[in-house]
Amino acid sequence: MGTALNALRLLDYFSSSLPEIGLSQLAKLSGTNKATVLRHLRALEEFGLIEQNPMTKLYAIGPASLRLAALREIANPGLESARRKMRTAMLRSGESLHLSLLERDTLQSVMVVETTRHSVRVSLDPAEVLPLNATASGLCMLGFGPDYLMDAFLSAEIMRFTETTLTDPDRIRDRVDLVRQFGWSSSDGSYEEGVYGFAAPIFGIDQVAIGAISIAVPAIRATDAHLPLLLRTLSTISDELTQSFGGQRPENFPTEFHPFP
Amino acid sequence: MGTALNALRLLDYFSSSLPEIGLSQLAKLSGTNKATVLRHLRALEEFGLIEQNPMTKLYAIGPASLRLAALREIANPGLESARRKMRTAMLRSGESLHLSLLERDTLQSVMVVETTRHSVRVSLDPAEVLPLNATASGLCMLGFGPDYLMDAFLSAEIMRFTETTLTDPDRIRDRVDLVRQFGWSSSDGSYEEGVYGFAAPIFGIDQVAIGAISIAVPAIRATDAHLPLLLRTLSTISDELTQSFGGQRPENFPTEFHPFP
DNA sequence: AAGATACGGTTCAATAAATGAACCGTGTTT
DNA sequence: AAACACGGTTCATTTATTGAACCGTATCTT
Repeated sequence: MGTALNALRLLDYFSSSLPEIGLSQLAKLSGTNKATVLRHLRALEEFGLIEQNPMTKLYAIGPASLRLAALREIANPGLESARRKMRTAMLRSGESLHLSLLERDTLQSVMVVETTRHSVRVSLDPAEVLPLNATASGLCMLGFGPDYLMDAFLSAEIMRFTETTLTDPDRIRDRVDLVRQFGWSSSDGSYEEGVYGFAAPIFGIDQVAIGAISIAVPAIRATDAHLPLLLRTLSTISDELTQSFGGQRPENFPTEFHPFP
Repeated sequence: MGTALNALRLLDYFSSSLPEIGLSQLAKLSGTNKATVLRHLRALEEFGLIEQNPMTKLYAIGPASLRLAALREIANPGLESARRKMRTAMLRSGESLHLSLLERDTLQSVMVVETTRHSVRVSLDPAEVLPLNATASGLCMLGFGPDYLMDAFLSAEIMRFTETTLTDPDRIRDRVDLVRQFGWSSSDGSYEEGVYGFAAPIFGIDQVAIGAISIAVPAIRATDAHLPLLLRTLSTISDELTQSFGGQRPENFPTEFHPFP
């Protein structure tokens, strides 16, 4: 049931670390017969969502993605303006910004604005799935996203990335409670060593978070002295983005962010 | 044959002028049964390529397009750098720039950089299919694109948009010969009244054009005095973009552009 | 150099999924 | 109040999808 969906799901195996995939490899990854995979790829290719490098025979995401993204920008403007807002926030805070949006039950990274102020910076991957337990943005979504998200997350396998990754469901819940209370979340190298993150939610029209905006800071600059500026920046841009996406903050959401006690 | 493709084709009915479509309307547009359309939409929605506005029940392009576009940018960088190059070309020429890429046998508009210099400007649609006979970019593709393109184009219905649209196959062929000779093409309000276009090809690795870069000028500024600057800009950026997309110009391609006699 | 392996792609009978006419309930227009 | 159009559902009929086995070729191993 759902041939079209099965075909589309093939696209999910392409990632920033694996941007090009061969036929057999994709068949293996997806656990589907080669013939089927080939048929799906051909369909996707005809539409332009996949293209095959004629030299290497490898498949990659095709140009139709660009057209669709441009089209979405028309129906749902805000992403281009989000980039501008992120840039001013980057200039203000001096750090890299990172926008992620919730798709079903996964948090997808969609836009990165890297800092131009420091040579030691966090260089983020512009298109990946963010683990909800290990990133500041993820914790934010667990706290302010749709209710089903926490259950969906806990029912799947919880991944560990570094020493400090939160994997215990109870500790995750405690942490998320804290996030709900303060309005922002943080991560201390729990996804990648040496990368500290600070995130705040972006709300939709129903006051449920549709995504998160985060500031990524290398460990050297994750100091108490730097924090107030980061939090001010975060508070401002999360509010701006919420408005720009046509959403609204819940009434009890903190108007300014304070450091954790 | 090709359920997945049939589902994907539904996406083609979304356009900048019709960014949101209802179920029945889409069934009518696509000439398919409502039940089938609904099933396809559900599949696309589950993947995130479609999203439904819960209030209006209308369907629109979903957020997965953004993720795929970001992914493509990784496998096939150049588009973000293209935007920068287009911006400098915009500042240099003072006019709006427009990048289009060939997908199968249609020319898709993928990026627009509007001028910030003039208040009378051409405001282009960032996501549409460009007619090959009526736009400068289209004529360029006919001249320098894959061989099959001209035949494919002439075997379909030739559309007329304005008084000056070329519709006679012989006249189109003559015009394309001229384009091949000079390396650039132009359009004189043949797509939209009052909009003049100048375009040059972007070549792929096999010296066949994969797209075109065009400058759009309102009739007031389409003067002989302005033309040399436009052509210089066009020559430069088409060369830059060809390189940036990893392609190369044919040996006999003119190194600089001259006005038509 | 020979054998083994892995690759992209094809074939075709078995099978499972897609399809569309008719239908339902609801809200809007005439 | 009658007619209409909308989004969505049902279910028997039909049609396309599926996967095991296979082919030819390129690459790696012994």
